[in-house]
Amino acid sequence: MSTTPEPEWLTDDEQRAWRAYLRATRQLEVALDRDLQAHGLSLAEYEIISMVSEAPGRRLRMSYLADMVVQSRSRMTHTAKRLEARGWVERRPVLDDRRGVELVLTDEGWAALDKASRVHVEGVREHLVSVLSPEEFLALGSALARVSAGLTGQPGIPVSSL
Amino acid sequence: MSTTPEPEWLTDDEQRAWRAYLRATRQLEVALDRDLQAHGLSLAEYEIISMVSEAPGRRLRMSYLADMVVQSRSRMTHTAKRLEARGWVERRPVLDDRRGVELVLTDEGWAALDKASRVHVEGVREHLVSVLSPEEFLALGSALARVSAGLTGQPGIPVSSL
DNA sequence: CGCACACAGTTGAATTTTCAATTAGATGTT
DNA sequence: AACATCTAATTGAAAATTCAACTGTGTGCG
Repeated sequence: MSTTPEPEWLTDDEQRAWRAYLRATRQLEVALDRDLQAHGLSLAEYEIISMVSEAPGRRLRMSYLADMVVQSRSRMTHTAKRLEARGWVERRPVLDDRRGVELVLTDEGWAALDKASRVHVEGVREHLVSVLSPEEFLALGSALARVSAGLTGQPGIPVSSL
Repeated sequence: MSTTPEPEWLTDDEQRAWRAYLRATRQLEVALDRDLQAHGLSLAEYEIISMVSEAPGRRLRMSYLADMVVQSRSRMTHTAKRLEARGWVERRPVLDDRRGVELVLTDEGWAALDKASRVHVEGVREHLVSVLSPEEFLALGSALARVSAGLTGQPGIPVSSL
C-alpha cells in the first residue's frame, strides 16, 4: 500500500486569511440578518424579493431564483409559501412551460421591500463598504465574481468525465 | 411630517460587487459543505473541532468557541451534544469557573478531523485560493479581517448609548 | 453580608432547512 | 408512437437552528 499524498496545506498567512474570511462573512450575515428581522424578513427572503422586484414584470421563475440565491429548490418552495402567506408574492403558472411556476411581487411585497431595502443598504455600507477603500471593495467584488464563476454550473463531478 | 431621507444607494458597480459577494460566499459554503458531508460533518462542525484541535490541551470553552465560529450559545450546545454523541469531543467542567464547560477533542475526533482536513484544504484551494492571485487572496483576507474587527464586539446598539 | 446584575450554559418548543421520495411535464431517440 | 431520461416543483418527515425562558454562578457595590 502507498501513503496518501499530503495535500498542500495552507501557509500561516493563508490560514489567517481563510479564517478571517469565514468569520467576517458569518458576522456580516448575522448583522444584516438582525437588521432585517426588525422588518420581518430574513436576508435570504430579502434577496429573493429583491431579485424579483428588479425583473421585468416583477416576476421570476422558481428555479432561476433558486440558482441565483443559491438555495435548494425545496427550500425555495417552502420559502415561497411563507412569502405568499404574508401576501408579498403570488405564485403563477408559467405559460410556455407547464412545469414552471413564477413568483410575482405584490404591491404589499414591494412596499415591504422598499422599507427593508433602506435598512439593508445602510447595513451593507456601514459594515462592509465603509470599512474598505472603494478600490478594495470593487476588487473584492471582482475576485469573488471569479470565485462564483468557477463554482457555477459544476455541481459535484468536476474532473475526468469525457 | 418630514420625508424620510433617502439612504445612499449602491452604485451599479457596488451593487454588482455586493451581489457577487453574496453569491460567491454562499456557493463556496455549499461546495465546502458538500465535500465535508462525505466525511460525516458539516462545515460548522468542522470549524469547531478544528479550532479545538489547535488549542493547547485540545480543549476550548464553549462560549469562546461560539464567539469564534459565530454561532449562538444555544446552537453551540446542541452541536456539541451531537459531536459528543459521535464520540469526537467530551464536555468537561472548567476548574476555576463553575459555570464553564470546555470541549475536549478525543482521539476519534482527532482522527476524523485529520481525514476531513485534507478534503477541506483541497476544497479551499480549488474553489478559492487557486482562482485568485496570491496577492489577491491575502488582500481579501486583510480586507475581511478589518470587516470582522468592525463587526466584533459591537452587538446591536452601536451608537449614542451613555 | 446582601442584593442586583451580568455571564455561561442548557432546555424544549417553534421555526426553518434538509433530505428523500414523488408528481408532472419537457426532450430526445429510435 | 413509445421509451428513457431530464427538468421543475412540491411534499412530508427528519434534522438542524432559533427563540425565549430558565438554572447556576461570578462580580460589583452599598
